[in-house]
Amino acid sequence: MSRRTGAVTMHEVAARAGVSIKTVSNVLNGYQYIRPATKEKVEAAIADLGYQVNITARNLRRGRSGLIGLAVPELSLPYFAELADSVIRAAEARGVTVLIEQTGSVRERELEVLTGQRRHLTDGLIFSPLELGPADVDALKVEYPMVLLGERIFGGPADHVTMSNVDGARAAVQHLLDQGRRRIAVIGAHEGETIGSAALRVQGYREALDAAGIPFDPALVGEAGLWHRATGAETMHRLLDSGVEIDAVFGLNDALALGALHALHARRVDVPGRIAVIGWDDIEETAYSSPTLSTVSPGREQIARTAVDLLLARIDDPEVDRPFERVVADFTIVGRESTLGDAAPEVAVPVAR
Amino acid sequence: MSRRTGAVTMHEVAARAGVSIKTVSNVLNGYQYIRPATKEKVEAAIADLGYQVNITARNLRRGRSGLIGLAVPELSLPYFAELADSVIRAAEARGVTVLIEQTGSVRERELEVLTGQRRHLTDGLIFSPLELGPADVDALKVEYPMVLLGERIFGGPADHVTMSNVDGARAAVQHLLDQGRRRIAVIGAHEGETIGSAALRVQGYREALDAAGIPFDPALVGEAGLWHRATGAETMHRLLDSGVEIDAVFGLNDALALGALHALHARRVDVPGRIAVIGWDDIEETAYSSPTLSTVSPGREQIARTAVDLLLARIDDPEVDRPFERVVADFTIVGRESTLGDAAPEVAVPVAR
DNA sequence: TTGTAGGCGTTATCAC
DNA sequence: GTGATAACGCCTACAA
Repeated sequence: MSRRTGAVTMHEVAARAGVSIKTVSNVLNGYQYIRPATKEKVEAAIADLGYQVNITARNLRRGRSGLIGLAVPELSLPYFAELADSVIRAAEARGVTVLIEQTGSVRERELEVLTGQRRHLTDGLIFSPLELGPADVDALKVEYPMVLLGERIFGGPADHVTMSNVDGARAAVQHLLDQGRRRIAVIGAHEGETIGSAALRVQGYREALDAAGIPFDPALVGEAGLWHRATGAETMHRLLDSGVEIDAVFGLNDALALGALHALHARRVDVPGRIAVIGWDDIEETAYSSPTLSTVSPGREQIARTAVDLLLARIDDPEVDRPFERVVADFTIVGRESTLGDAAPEVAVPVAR
Repeated sequence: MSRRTGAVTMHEVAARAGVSIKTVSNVLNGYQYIRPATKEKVEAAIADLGYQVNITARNLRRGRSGLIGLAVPELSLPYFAELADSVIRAAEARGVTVLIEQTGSVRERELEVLTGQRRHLTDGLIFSPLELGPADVDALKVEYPMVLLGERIFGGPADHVTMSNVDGARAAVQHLLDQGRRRIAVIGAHEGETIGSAALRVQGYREALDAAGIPFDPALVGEAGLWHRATGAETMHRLLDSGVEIDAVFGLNDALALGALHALHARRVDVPGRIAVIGWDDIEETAYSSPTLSTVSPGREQIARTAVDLLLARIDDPEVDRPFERVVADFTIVGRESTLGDAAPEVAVPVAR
């Protein structure tokens, strides 16, 4: 708040301009009916004194802060860093500021985010949980505007923006099938889970295989709890060590796929010559890896914009109780070297759903 | 602020506990001299009503927000995302919250950050400018606590945490020399600039060559204004096209080096067989690129922690006018495949300054 | 078109 | 130990 001693207040501006404090307030808030002369006097005083409104006082009075929360697992995960970037820009375009909170994918911290003190500081929350699930739906019944991101909770008590998981996965696998691949491994599955991105993308994977008449082989499913590069590499090594025949890999996110690329490179396996690889997220890194990584581009910008719009709609009129919306973002298959080979120009294929 | 109607206030808690509002406040703020029985009554009332303090009101009264600003170019640049992560954690450990602002490396926005409305919302600012320079030193004379990061402004009117640019660069180049490299290109130079990371790191580069008795060859200096992967790749291509003999590349940051790796891969140049590459920043990606990237680890955690500590010291007693401090972070050379070859175990070499 | 009064929810001051 | 009461700086009624 930078309450340096003697920060100028409206009173001083009013005194200097020879008007009342209310008039100053009116000028500041663009009130229509002010005599031009008065307005000028006030503006001159504001300029002279270098006055700036005290936002905290305004917030207290207005019951609004102009701040929205964005809770993500970690900024050091590139997808979330890029998402945060997009959300900040979208929010800025709408005149609000974003307060980022990291949950570290820790259940307790995800719950804390919902009820913590910071909720008093923000007008609403965009929340991307990675641990909460349908069982926590009660914890999500909060009194403030919230938009959920991700695929952990469906039909929850909030607006919800989600990726096109099943369709995107199906398209990704179809892209591999189109290159003649038949032994397609998947990395990042969560055994026993029936919710979340992992389950949905694996479902899309299976649907694509089914449609192609290829039997599902559990030996091709690589579990990986955390979707980091390290786990992607480990899982890739494990699959290769298992001796199962593989001619393609579907990483359920880019970090996993990049980890897999790393492992394949370490073992001198030609990509895509022997094994093709596709990821998910279209983080910037995928355009520069060696080889460049084909991926599913999940509509990050659209997700950010939609989330901000939905949230602000609720903030702007909290009385209306509109039914909760669910928005599914558009996706694109981005074909790069890791599936198309060296000569591959980058091609983005929008896929109709 | 989630001013949902009927949020519980201290008055209600006081009424319920049968005490005065001040007593509730005392309990909340850990005031020592309270009769245990009174304290219990109040705590029970708080629990019953699910009361939470209104931070905005507290902030207004206290003249503090518990928020500090962190202004960086972009979160989509991995180094800054990882830095933000570290700063958020360091701040959390000290009980304060971080408000991130993106300047997009735009001069006007960097100036705006210094004077904008958000400064009323934060108790201080950690600022990493990329465009401002010594000429802007007046704009940096702000009334609130600030810590500068980076190498744009030295001797400015603020505490300053910086990387060990010259020494780190010298060590990086020495690392290449140790591998027998003699034709070392540098990518990311800023022609004509005498301040900033580029100039300092190029200076270290030249010092290392001098010490090794290798003449400086301007043909080996690749200009690149923006330090992104794309510009790194372009510059690498340009250098290769120029026909100059090169057996190693020093990317002034990891993004440039990764872009260079990308270009080298595209042209089927063996790394490090024919050209060794080293970067700067030690972003997570460098441990997973193909080949893995050797780099200078600039002490990100230490930088974040130090910056937060310095800032909070100023915030905690604003009256004291301590001279401005300058802290130079420790660095480490991390040797990976891009300089040491395939068998390379990852080795981190702390370098004494 | 402008001014006055009052309160947003808390904390600080100072009696009691 | 605890309780009135007055700010913190602004905005909304309402009055003028």
